[in-house]
Amino acid sequence: MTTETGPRRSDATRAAILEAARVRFAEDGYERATIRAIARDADIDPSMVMRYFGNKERLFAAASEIDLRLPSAGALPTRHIGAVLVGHFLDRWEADDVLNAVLRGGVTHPAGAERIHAIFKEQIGPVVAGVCPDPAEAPTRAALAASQILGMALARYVLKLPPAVDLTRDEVIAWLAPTIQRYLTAERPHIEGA
Amino acid sequence: MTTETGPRRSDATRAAILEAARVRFAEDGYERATIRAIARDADIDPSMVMRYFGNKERLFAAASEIDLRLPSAGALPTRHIGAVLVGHFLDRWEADDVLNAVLRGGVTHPAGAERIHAIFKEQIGPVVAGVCPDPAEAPTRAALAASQILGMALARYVLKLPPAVDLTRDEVIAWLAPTIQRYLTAERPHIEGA
DNA sequence: CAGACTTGCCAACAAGCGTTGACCAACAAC
DNA sequence: GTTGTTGGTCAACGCTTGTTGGCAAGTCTG
Repeated sequence: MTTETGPRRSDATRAAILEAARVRFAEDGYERATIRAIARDADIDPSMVMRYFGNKERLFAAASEIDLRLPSAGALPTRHIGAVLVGHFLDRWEADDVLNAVLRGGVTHPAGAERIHAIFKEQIGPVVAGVCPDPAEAPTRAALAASQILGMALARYVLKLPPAVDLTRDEVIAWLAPTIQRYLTAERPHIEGA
Repeated sequence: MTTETGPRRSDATRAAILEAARVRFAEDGYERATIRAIARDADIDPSMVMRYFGNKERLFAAASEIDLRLPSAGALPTRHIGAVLVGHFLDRWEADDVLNAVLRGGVTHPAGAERIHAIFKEQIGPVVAGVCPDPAEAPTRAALAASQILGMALARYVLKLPPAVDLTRDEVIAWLAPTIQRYLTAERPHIEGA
């Protein structure tokens, strides 16, 4: 017997809190995104946030939950995986505030860094393992690709460096795709002094 | 007549505060790096921090002051500028905590982002303008290079993604150098839909 | 209608923050 | 040796934070 729970009256409030939390975490980071500010944005009392989410850390965990919806490794055109991935992440980053909340939270709070580790391992790892030549190199190659994608997100959405902000979607793809493609599929470079 | 000011007795304290501040800002970001914690690390009273630096924001400004000491554009082997730059930044990042303090502060506090904008414009811009084919493209190309270098720093020193941490200096250079080289000196890629 | 549960607001708490000003000891100048 | 300046401590301020518990409506169930 499943615990049959119909939609409650409070679901709207819950959602409003989550949405406000995402915006605040994305824009201000963990510490400056105060529960009081989030509650004000959601037009409710701060104590409601506590009732629904227990404490601030659990609120962040809920607000930064995300499924990257990466295409499965099999369904990918390996030759153009770089362009596909860059485009996919750009879209996800601009669709809502979750990725931004995760990124800023990851730099601001230890729990946020943990969350990024988990996403990296559980969602990015497998996809990369499916496309790169030697599975043993997958974590390294995934980290390289992540460094470029996170770096562009940092410059564009967090630091807002003007030239990075001004790039169009197609320009970002055209520049970054070959980089990601190489990190994931090219043969290992010659390492100086190895 | 120059204001002749000999070395004061307080210079040691000043330096201790600055050093402690850099460590804390680098490890905890702007908000969590409290003046009290910094003072405790420097083994002095919190009020001394105020006396010497006025307030927290000015302390951060002083602690995150940095000269990247980038080689001037002329003195660079254009063919290998990618490798030189990556190596240079890796060294600077690991030599002390300033760059880490700047990076984490930039994500944590508006004043930090401003500081990064300034460094980008005043120190990175000119060097890139000296090596890239069309000066008009310099800001864009500089932003692309910055995205990769900042991204690697983020993954390696802030988020501490294991595979990024485990890379040796030479491995990072071997992987990233071609990317930076291309961003700075290769001809513009074909932009889809332009 | 009576009672139980849900949704919400209000007021308050303890703790931690940046910041201030009064006070003390050592040193320098005359 | 007194006097002013410098380097430093101490205790407190006003404020904000996360968090808690009590209380008033509203809503469902019988």
